Amino acid sequence: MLSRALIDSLFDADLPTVEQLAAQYPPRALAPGAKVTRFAPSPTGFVHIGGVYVATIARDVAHHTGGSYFVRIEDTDLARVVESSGEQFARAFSYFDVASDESDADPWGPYEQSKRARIYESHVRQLLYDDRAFICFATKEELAASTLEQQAEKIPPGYYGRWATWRDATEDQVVAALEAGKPYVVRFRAPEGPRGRAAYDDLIRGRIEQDDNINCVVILKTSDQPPRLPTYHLAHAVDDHLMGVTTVIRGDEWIPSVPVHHQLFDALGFPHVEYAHIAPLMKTEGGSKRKLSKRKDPEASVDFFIEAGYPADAVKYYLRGLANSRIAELPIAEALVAPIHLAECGVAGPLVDMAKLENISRDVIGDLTTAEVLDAVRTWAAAHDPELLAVLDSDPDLARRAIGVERDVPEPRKDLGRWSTFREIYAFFFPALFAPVTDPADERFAGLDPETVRSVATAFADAYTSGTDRDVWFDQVRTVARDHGYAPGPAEWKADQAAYKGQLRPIANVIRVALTGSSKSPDLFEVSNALGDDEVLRRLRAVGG
RNA sequence: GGCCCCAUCGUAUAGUGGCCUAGUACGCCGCCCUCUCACGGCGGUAACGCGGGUUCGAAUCCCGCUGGGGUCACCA
Repeated sequence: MLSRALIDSLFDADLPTVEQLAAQYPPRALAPGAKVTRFAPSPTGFVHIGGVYVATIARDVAHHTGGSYFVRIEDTDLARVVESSGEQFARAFSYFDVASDESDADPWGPYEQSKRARIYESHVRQLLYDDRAFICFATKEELAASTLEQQAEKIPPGYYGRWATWRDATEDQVVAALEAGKPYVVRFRAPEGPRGRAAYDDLIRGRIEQDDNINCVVILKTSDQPPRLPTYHLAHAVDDHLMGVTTVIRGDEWIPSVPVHHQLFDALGFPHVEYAHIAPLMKTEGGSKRKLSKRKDPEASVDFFIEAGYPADAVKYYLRGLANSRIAELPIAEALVAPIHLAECGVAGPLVDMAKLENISRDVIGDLTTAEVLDAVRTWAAAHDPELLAVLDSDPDLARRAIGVERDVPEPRKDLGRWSTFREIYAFFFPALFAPVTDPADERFAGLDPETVRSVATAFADAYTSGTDRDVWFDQVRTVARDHGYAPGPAEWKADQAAYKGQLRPIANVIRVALTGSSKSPDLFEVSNALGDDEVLRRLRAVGG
């Protein structure tokens, strides 16, 4: 056991004591059953969609129990911190509605771990006083050699037993190493003796039993470059206790660390927190499943969803449904506010199903009004397609008419699943984005002879009148068809095929292609009304001459 | 390798010993509607990983196997 003087020489003299800190962070006044949860991302790049998934669950649990939810940035690995993360985080949190309830103005802050360095140091010092931690000068090479030996002996790798070389070092040995200027870390003193078993009750999985921890994990990183920051294990215990977290909701990769965390809480004199370990979002690769990876999978990034323009509600609905399948059966408005119950969370990692998301997204967009869609498209385009925004804003009335086609009706057209597809689906409405079809031999006319194509377009244009009735409008197409020897409708065609040169279909297709540039389009009557007479005629004449 | 978690249609799941000849949603296929494509309606395809138990009875409970995932860092 090291002397108090030696321990004190390692820390700032005016470091607060753990008692002072405890007084500074009083317990929260919580109603019975209220849970305090947090989302603790690492700012090492983009936010992972799995992070948003866990955050959604954490926030919901806090809110529906009348507690509080906060975001704490885990930036203890300075080398890996990506500067732009802050901005990206803010965007993602607000888009997906998982922004923190709390801020540095609240008494439990600060909410960035790099700003809490002294808090951790104070607790490390206390652990050293209590002989629940020790100074370790082992080098990377020595550690690697131990691991090799352990592998050869087929026993668990780690810093324990006879490999815990600094665990029982004398004060003289420590002083000598210190004077030699060797860098050190602080390690937790894990229980010795025969390895026991540890158990706890997970809020999602129930009782989990495993081997207890015997590894003297590092709790404070190397002394060779300030600031001295803690590892996750120590930061978790100190922060979640001091910040009043009741329920830690995190990825299930943490399950094997629970015994260490319990030992740390105990050594620190903190009551345990509840744990809920969430199964990770997966994807398939070559027939097998794996965790969605930040590095390999573009769709792991929340920016992927934002750039593709999936409405936030669609993503939230999908994620909530993944968390609690009961919620997936609910209409969206209810699903967005239905409480997520931890006990109902799945235990196996779900595959993210983009087809399902797309379908949800179509429904969500289908329920939007014309004004809402225009607003959302403009917002998306402002960030991701400035040219589209300019086109929309150059003729707002046209934009409204175009978006309004087959919308604001009981069974709206659901052809829009994400804002990034707006351009290809709606481009033909906008003269700036549309190249009129001029060649009557164009392949889009599906083989109809050019003379007939030209004649149909001209005849239709010559007699064209817009109107307010769909059937009256379409009768103009039937008339042109009949005049050209084609059936005016499927019924006539079926009744007497010999009387006609062909069906109505290719004739209608001439008008459709002329107006929209495609043989697939929304209702032609509505399209022509949105376009306006001048534009309709301009497009017909382009083909008809 | 040690330890942990998991296992129902292609996907997400319902199912907590009889209501299961296994339900729902997405996908896929077909039909209807129809000027095209969608939408919508109707119908269909398709699953309890394997082997042992327990029980009158098992998708449901137990054991083993197999398979998948995770973890054993001064990353979180």
